[in-house]
Order: sequence, then structure tokens, then C-alpha cells
Amino acid sequence: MNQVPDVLNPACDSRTVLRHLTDRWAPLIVLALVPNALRFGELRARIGTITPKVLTETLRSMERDGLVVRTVTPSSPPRVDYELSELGRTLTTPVETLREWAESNVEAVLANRARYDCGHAATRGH
Amino acid sequence: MNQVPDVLNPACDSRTVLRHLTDRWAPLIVLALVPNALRFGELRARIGTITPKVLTETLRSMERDGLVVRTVTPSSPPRVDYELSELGRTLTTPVETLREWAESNVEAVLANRARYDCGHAATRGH
DNA sequence: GATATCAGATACCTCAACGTAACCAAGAAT
DNA sequence: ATTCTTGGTTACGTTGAGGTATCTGATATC
Repeated sequence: MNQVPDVLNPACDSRTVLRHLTDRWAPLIVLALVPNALRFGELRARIGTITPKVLTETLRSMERDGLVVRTVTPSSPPRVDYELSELGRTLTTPVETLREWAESNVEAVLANRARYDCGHAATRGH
Repeated sequence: MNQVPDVLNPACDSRTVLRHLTDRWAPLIVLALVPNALRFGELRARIGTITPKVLTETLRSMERDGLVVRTVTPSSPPRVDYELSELGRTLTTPVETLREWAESNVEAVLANRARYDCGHAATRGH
């Protein structure tokens, strides 16, 4: 048992949790579900480029971790709703914080990349 | 030009920025560099399981984005220090927030997983 | 009877990320 | 003269995340 979880400790489970949080689609799914629950197809449309297979996989993984609740309404065609669990809702702040950073600093990062690529292209006479 | 950056818009560059922030090792590198600058070897030891190749790659990428500053002291053996840039330091709060969530909720997530695996194992008579 | 809807399942393939192992230069220590 | 050190580079191999394409079941609509 780890007394104090520490992501900088390679053996600590919190590291795998952090890694899960930073899965490619997980933050976007959280963001999409913050306002309200969404059906599978709505979620897919909201995110835009995710394939059904990967969306299913990611949602299952998040359901397993207890971040997302999956509710099936057995009708035809079937209806499946996804919503953040109580635990999942506590992710709102961390993920929103990350989102805000990304959105506020896109321009700066893009500028840095351009500057870097420019400055290093000259000396790299391959 | 995007007027208002939005990570939920697949075409928006902020999405690639977010994805970069959630690279496997990037958050750990940020966390390791928050207290103070570190040499290559120190950083490697601090993170524990990263290989030199991947550490180099990730640091270059972060340097390109302007998150990290690389300082070479031409001596022998060489000395190279890495530190967060001004922009990189603004990542402290977002990343620390994520870290705290992960460390505070490891146990809950682990419990959820166990519960899920238990409940679904019975019906999965492969 | 044909087609559409919804939420996937399934088989297959691709590729980029990640890892392994070996090597390097330059000086300092033994 | 050989070995150690630091901060990498290079070539190569592996893996797993993600993508593509096709199919299903149950009803409802045309």
C-alpha cells in the first residue's frame, strides 16, 4: 500500500490514473458531458472526428473507472445515454483548467513553434 | 483564423495544443521542473522509467512549443539544464490540479475498476 | 419487401509512439 | 592506456492505440 500517492513515483497507481485522464479522447468527452448527458450519437457529433469504435472503447474505460454512467433505454432503435458520475463531475475543474490554458495559449505556442522551426532550419543543412 | 479557440472544434489548433499537453511524459516533466531546473540526468532519475531517447524527444517538443528552456554549458562531461519558461510556468496550476485529482482519487478509481470487473466477469462467459 | 435508425460489434490494418541496445566525443580520473 | 562520466544520437524492433469497413438486431416507416 502506498501511504502517500505520488505521480512522480513510477510504482504509484496514481500515475496510471493520470495517464488515463490524459487519454486522447477522455478530456474531450468530459468537456462534452459537463453541460448535460448525451446520447452516443450526440457525443460522437459533438467531438467530431472520433470513430464509433474508439468512442465505445473510451466510454467503457471511463465507465469502468467510475467516471461515466451509461444508461440503456431498451427501445428500438435503442437509446443509450452517457453522463458524468459524481466522481466524474469532480473532474470538471481540472479538465476545464487545462482547456482554458490550451485555448488561451494557442497563439503563443504556435508562434513559438514557428520561431523554433525557423531558427533551427538554417543550421540543419542535412 | 479562429476567432474564439474551442477544443471541441476539431479544426481548432487548441485541440493539438491540448493533445500535446497530455502527451505521456509532458505532465510529469512539468511537475518535475516546477521546484527548480534540472539536468538531463536528474530529470531522468526524477521520472524514473523514461528512456533517454524519449526524454530527449519530449524535451525538444516542449522546447519547440516554448514551454521549456534548454541551457548548455559546454564543459566535459557536458552539462545541460532544463527549466520551465515563463509560459511553461503558467502550466503549473493546470498540471498540479490534474495531479491532485489523480492522487486524491486513486483509491476510488481502483475500487470502481474492481467492482466493474467483478460485476461483468460473470456475464462474460467466453 | 426495402430501407432507415441507433448503438454498437467484429475483423482487420496502419502507424506513430515507445522501448532496446549500441555507440559517440571530450576530458578527468585511475 | 584504459576507464568513467554526461548527454545525447542512431538504427532497429515492438506494441498498442487508433482507424476502416462491414455487419447486426429490432422496430418503424415507405
